[in-house]
Amino acid sequence: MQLTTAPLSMANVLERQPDLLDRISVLVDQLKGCCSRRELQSVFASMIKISADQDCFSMNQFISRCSSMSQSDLADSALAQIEEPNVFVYNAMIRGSVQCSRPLQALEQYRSMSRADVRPTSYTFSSLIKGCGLAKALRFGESVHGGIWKSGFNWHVFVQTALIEFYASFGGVAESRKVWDEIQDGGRDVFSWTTMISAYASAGDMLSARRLFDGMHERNTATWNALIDGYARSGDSISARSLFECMPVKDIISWTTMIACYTQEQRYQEAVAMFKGMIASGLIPDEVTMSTIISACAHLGSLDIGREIHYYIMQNQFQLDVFIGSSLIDMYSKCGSLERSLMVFYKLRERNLFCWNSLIEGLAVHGLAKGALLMFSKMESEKMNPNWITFVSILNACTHAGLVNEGQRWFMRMKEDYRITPRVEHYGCMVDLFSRAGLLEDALGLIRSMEFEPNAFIWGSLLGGCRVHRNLEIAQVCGDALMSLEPNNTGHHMLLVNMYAENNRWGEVVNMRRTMKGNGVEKEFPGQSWIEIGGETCQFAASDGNHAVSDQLFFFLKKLDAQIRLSNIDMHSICTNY
DNA sequence: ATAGGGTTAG
Repeated sequence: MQLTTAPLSMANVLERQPDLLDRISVLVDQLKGCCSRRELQSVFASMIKISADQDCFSMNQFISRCSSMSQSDLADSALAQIEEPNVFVYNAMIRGSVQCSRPLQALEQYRSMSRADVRPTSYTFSSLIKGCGLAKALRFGESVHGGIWKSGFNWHVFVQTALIEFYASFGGVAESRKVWDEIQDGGRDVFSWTTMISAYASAGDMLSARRLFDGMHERNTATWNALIDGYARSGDSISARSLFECMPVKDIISWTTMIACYTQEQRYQEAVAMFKGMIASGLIPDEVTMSTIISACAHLGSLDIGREIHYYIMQNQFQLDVFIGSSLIDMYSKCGSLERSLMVFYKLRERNLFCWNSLIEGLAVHGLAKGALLMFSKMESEKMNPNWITFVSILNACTHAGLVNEGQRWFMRMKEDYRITPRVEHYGCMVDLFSRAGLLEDALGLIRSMEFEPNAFIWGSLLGGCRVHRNLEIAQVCGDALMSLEPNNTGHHMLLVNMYAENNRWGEVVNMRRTMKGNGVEKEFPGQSWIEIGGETCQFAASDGNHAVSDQLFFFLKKLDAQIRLSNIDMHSICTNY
């Protein structure tokens, strides 16, 4: 039996509800003030009550609001409800899916739009092309470009701008430039200029990017930021900085770009200085800024600065998203506080691969191999697929715990079960694993079996193993390789010299010292490092007895050691109880 | 009623 009534046409509804348009505008206003899923659902219920769920204007507004609040499933159910969605509804859906990082869904919606014979507009194509870029759908995007030509929207600057970005994301700047050249005179606005500059920057062609930038008559902050980011990514922090200094108005993106620039160049102190400068200038950082600066703190290993930043995050009510979450997990474990690292992990509402990898790496470097492996299996049971970085940590965990067989098994499983081709990093882990366990022949055999050239890390691992397990023969092989790979690395050479000395091979000792002198390599202050106490950075070195802080440091290390020993026990129970 | 610029794990 058919229970549903025939669809009410808007004309019918208007007849029965003369004040419908007023009611709709009230609901649309309410929609703009919605801050939660519940509020959205309640407005939707009201819309159904007055039959506005068949009004495309209302539904367009509703869908757009849902998408901007990342509630794409509500948008989906709204679309399903509409008997005859018009082009505005489809446009809102496609744009929303792209906004919510569901590009494949956008392509699907475009297909059903075509099936329903709804003709696309320039709005449709600009969103759809963006979706093709996100979905890495080059062929589909190209065919859409064909359709764009046929329908004449290739003269629309919004569509052209989307196409410039689309081709650039596949490395085809030449194609991007072709589209840009086609933009009619007077049609080029600051958006398309900026997009073309970004296209050149992402291709590493900073000369062309700069030429465009210099030829612009009207620039805005985004244009400056795009160029700064281009220099930053190409490793030219000098140009990035000088542009940053002379730009007329700096916003949070300008500052964040500079912080990321210094972080990438491993100049973490300067990154922190930039962050402080940003705060001092009165700007309020957002989640993106915070995850960048946390990463810089992680590499600094400074728990004091790190906790200061975390306190700042909690005080200013930043969302604990996957970016901030994974960088905090990493920061705490690198700064020595696995407890805090785990606490952040448990607090996260959503966890992506970065979060899991940060945690597993943290457990691995703290020597908690069982914890790392346990978390790996938890990760799998939550249907999160590991990648090659996960396996670097897993193999490292095995190495630190001396689990040779376990490590070999995981190396095999990685290749066979997970179809991950081993990288030089994985071989490095395995060589390290064998070397530390004294299986020096196996390590050498593995190096010889590799299809690519072993790097200095790999030879260095084996050399370290040779030193511990007293194998001068293989040590010499490593030494030769390292001499040509890193002739200026004193550490490696001194290790070999010491081994010769231990074996009373004084002739070789003299020879090596002579070669090192000839290379201009002098032995530096041994075992230099630095630590931060009370916000101050103290440099120190091995056997640095005269240093003002050495007593304090020694005491601190003793305390730290005791704490680590104690917390190791807790860690295992925390992991097992997860 | 659209669109451009910055983010995390090794």
